[in-house]
Amino acid sequence: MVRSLFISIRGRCAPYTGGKMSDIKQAYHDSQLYRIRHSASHIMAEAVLEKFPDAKFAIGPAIDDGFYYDFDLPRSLTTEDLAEIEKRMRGLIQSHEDFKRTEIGPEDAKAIFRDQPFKLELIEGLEHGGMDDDGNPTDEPVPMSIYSSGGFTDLCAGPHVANSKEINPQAIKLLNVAGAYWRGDEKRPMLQRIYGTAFESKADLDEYLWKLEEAKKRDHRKLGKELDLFSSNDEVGAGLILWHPNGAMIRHQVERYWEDQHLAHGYDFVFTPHIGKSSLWETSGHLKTYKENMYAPIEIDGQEYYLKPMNCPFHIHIFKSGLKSYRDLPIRLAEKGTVYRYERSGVMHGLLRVRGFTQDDAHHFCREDQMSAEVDFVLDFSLKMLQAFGFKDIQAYLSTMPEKRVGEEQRWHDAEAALEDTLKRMQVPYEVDAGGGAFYGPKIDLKVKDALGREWQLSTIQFDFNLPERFDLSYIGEDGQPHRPYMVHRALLGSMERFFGVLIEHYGGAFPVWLAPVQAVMIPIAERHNEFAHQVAQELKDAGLRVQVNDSSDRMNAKIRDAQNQKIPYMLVIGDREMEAGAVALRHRSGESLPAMPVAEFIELAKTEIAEHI
RNA sequence: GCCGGCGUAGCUCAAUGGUAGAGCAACCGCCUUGUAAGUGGUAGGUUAUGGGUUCGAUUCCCAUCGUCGGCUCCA
Repeated sequence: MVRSLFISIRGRCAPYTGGKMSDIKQAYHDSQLYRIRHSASHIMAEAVLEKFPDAKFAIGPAIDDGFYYDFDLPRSLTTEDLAEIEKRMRGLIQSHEDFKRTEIGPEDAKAIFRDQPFKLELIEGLEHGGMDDDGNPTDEPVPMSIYSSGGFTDLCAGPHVANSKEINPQAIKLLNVAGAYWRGDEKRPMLQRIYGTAFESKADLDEYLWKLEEAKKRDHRKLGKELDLFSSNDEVGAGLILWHPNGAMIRHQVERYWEDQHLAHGYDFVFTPHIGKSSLWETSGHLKTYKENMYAPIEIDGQEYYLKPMNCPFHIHIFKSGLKSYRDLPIRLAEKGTVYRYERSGVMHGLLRVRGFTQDDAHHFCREDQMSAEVDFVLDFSLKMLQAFGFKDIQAYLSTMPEKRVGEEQRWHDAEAALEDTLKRMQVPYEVDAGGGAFYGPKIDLKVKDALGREWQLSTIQFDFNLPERFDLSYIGEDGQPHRPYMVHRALLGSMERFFGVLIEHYGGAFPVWLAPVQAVMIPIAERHNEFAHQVAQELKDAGLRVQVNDSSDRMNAKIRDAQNQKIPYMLVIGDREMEAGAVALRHRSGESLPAMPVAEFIELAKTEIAEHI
């Protein structure tokens, strides 16, 4: 989906970043491409200034895939405006403007930008100190500089190109205009942001635009409609997904695999209700810390019940339901638990962000001496699960102890060490987000790269030091005394909805045979072949395959086209020759076709591909 | 929630201040076919919903709902 292509690196204009960057980000920041984009953003600002002399300028950084600039303008921009601004940018670039850097003091800066309230605010911030990648202030004051090019001067540390002739006018493109809050704060003014991109060559730009087109073709919302996988509906409500038979079949196959794997890996399945009394959510702390995401209570017999936003409190009560011995641990309780969370109306997005979803949830309870092995186990299991769905490129993010937290410090350190040791041992590439953990425990998030190289967060493995305390969990140790267990919350696929959305885009709708809702379609050439086609179909069904017969009066070509559009893996063409030989001619959706083969041989071939998840 | 765009047949899209059309799909025929659309016909719409302006609104205005691009927030 397009959104992920625009994930911004979080650096603002360079002077404000006093913090550390990863090597990749640093390399990008030092590159010519970065200069080109950052300079293109200034050129765009210049074009906007010409068009709107009263424009107020906010910030305009280079980002991963291009650049943007935020403006406060007298009116809303239209797509025509964008085209015009883009055209003007080409002209400005071709006038070969120098980018001149000047270091200045705060007073001069304030004088230059006296009519630019956002710049003045930035200057005041800089007087007190810079800002790191996450926008947190740093102590050291930062030198200020301005860059001038043509008729535009901006408060900026650069770097920029020396002259606009370094920018290829044919390799820039303005993409869209969107609203954005000043400094990302919803309490502050809403500005207009123009997104654009720039590359060194036209070919690079074209490749990028091609990738955007490709992403559009794979958009799970589009494919969901075309392949009749799922829908949502005004009357049902926003963010509530209807799984159609095709989508439900895929989900069923995913769940079957998930269940088999969990049973084989020492999990116990549980089922829990969709609502729980308010006292449950008071004990768990959700009514204190999560209430804005929960739906209004339902009153039953004078008691308030809440729709569950999480499954943990229920699983915890299952753990608590009897005295646990140290011999019982680890306990792994798993459930595909459907939860409901209030999402603000503007944030819903297809299957990726919804209001009702089913997590592939589990909670592990273990002893201190088991913690390391348990973390090893769960990470290994996560990786296997994701790899089974064709995600080979997996990146981990380790989030550690934040300032505001619950739980003993020693427990935090032990848990973080366990998580990090495991990542090292398994040789999973990871980045550390220091202080980025939830208040209740450190965590590992796993992101996968899909077929287009886009990253998606699916798995999360989180320690929880909060709920065991709140619910006073314990087990009886070897010493006969109660001990507090460690608790790990994990979701491997994340949620069935989001996972399905990612899966659709990853495969571009061409699901591997084991997941495809219809695995093979029989294509009789003429009406006299229909009966035999149905016979073969029955044989295939008996062998456990999902098969359809296209016995419509369409011509064979139309039947093939239809099957191709539905991305059905196997097309089995049946004519006189096949009927004679008791065979099927196989055409794969890739376009490859094989000469007629006996039905039994096809079944073997299909079964092999299914078993190997091809 | 906020800023901006959009909402016409199952799908993809036209059109207009004077009550709507195409292609595909559907349905009924004809054709009986060898690897991505054979062919004729029929049917299908309170133009998202509710209000307002107007002699007249699907078109203009307002609200609601949904949706798209972002911001903010997240599985």
